[in-house]
Amino acid sequence: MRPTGRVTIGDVARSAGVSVATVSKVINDRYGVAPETSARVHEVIADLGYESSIVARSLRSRRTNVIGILVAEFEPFSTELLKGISEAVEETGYELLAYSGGLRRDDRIGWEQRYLSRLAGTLIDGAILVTPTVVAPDGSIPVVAVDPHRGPSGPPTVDSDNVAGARAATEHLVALGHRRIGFLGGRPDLESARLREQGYREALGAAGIPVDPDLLRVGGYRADLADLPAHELLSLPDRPTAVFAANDLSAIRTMEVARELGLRVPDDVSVVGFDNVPESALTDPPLTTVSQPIHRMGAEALRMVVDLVEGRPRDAHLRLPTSLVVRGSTRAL
Amino acid sequence: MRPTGRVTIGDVARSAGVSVATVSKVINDRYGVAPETSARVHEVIADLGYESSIVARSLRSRRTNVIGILVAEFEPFSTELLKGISEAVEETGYELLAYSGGLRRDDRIGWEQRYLSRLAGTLIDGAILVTPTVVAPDGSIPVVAVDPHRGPSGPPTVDSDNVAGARAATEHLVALGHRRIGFLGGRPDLESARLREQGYREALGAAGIPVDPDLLRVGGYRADLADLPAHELLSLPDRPTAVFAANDLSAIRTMEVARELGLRVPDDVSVVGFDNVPESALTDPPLTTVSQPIHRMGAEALRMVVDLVEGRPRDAHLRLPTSLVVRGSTRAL
DNA sequence: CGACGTGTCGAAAACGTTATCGACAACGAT
DNA sequence: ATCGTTGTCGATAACGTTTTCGACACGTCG
Repeated sequence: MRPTGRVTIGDVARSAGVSVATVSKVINDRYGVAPETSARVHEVIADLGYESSIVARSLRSRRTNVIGILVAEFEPFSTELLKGISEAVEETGYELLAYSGGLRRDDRIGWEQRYLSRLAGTLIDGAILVTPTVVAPDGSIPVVAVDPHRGPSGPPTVDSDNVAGARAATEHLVALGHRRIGFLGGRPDLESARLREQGYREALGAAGIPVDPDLLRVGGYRADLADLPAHELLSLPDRPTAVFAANDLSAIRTMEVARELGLRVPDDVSVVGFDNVPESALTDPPLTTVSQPIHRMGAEALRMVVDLVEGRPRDAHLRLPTSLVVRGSTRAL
Repeated sequence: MRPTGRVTIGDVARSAGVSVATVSKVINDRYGVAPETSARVHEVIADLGYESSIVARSLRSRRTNVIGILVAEFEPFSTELLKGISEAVEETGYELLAYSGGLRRDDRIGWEQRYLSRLAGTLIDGAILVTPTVVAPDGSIPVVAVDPHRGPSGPPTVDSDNVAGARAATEHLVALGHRRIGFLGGRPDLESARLREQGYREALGAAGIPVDPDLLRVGGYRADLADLPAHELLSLPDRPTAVFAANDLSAIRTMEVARELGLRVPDDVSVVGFDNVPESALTDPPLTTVSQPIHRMGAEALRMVVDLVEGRPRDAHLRLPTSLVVRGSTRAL
């Protein structure tokens, strides 16, 4: 009489000769069960290797002690964040559940709402949304957004100083003597992409270099979406001598495209990225990039959401500093 | 009458003037509902932004279309694997749920059993266990183990050729003229750690170099656990001129320890790692290491578990090749 | 005109757990 | 003796779904 291998609380109850209710009390050590009974039940639990089903438990009671990380895809930025979150969770007693649906290309928008409705209220007590495009936290559970679509407004937020980082990257190229500097943008629906472009423009403006619209291309923070604009940029009649890509994945692809076109990096074209994911050091030459403190961002986001879950008020927004990491993909003109 | 923000199937039913059962049928488009009714329900669903709760759904029905990745901790190896899995999942229509409890130091053993009982049967249709220590897949759901505690036996498995990789690493050091080569081991309960030590021994044997037990230390694949043995190794009166660490995290810590002790890498001591996680290229100098095809391992593990879930038979074990990546942390004696 | 299929729907049970509340016994105080 | 108190336990109702099955209203066929 056990179709599935699962051992339920009912099995334990039967085997221990008590009711399901009593077993439940023992597990959550609620008041009102005799020490001997408790001992016996514990014994049976160990014997049968019973472990309560998160699903059933969370369906019934609101608290689950699980924090959800909702992410469109496990790419380098998300996974770096995950590492930071994972480090920070150890002290808290919470568990982590990173969720990613198999998204089709077209419904990459609004996924955070769907995931949230699917998991919130049941299964998770709070959520960290990574690069969400829609805000509208419908109040069901506490939510912290990392790198959200519209800067610090709406839900609590952790991000980094995108403008300053982008400015530093562009100034670095300017200081190397570059004047035709291409910009390969990020996801247009993300605030960070907008801010990085802003930093780029500011730096050019400060250096007295006019912005050539022809050198502005829009990517999408993903390698495949960076491919075409990178090609366009590097095939221009009056080719830019440097490209600032809005994130590392785009920058890495840009370097690949350059090689395909017979261009050497950094001799023929300099490339700068943004994020400083570990992969950026693996390239040949290693990528010059803007470092975001991704681990810290994850850790802070976790602390934030835990505080909110436990009813402690928090400052709504946290912005961490960025810094330029000069490696081998840039060179003086 | 909505204490939580959650909109349930009941709300939809009421709002559409039909029964819950009908709504359920519409959602899962079962046969037996009039087109007009279906249209009306769909409208209400869109209106209210309803999304069915995974928890409740999976509690009732066996299938969830979710694959679980069970991991003790999100460290570089797991997250690289996750990327590979994530890439492979897109074609399949499954969703991913990476789960990691906040494990205390002491109960790092047997976690896979507990996680499995907690999630299996409900919530996930199949699971990928990353570096599990205990086998015993109690038949509840299909399970694939990556880098398991006891090589290819028991549950289906994906791993890489640890012996050949370790031999290549050690031979590389031997070829550079090193004869006193330390070995900083991995988690003793993992087959991969045993095999990497075996490869080390084989290479030394083939080169006619006796194995000095004093140069064999046991770590645990984690930076903190590598700290002490690395110190011991590098503080030996007759210090080894090279260290082969059983994974990159240990190797990276070994380089840090060397620096603390005033030793230069690779001038005073060469260091080789294992895994080739992206972080290994970030170090100064960049780490020479054995490359495992981690992304491919993840992708293959996913395909394997999906096949098993859908009832297609699979070869039980898959072993992928390794290769040496020579970077800057090794030098001729 | 009765029998029977067909299409459409809802009532109700089930999944595994937790929470509430009443039942019951034992016991000390009045 | 009676009454309340305390300690222990179990029935039972939820939680939000899916699934089974029967009810009902039509047509259609003999």
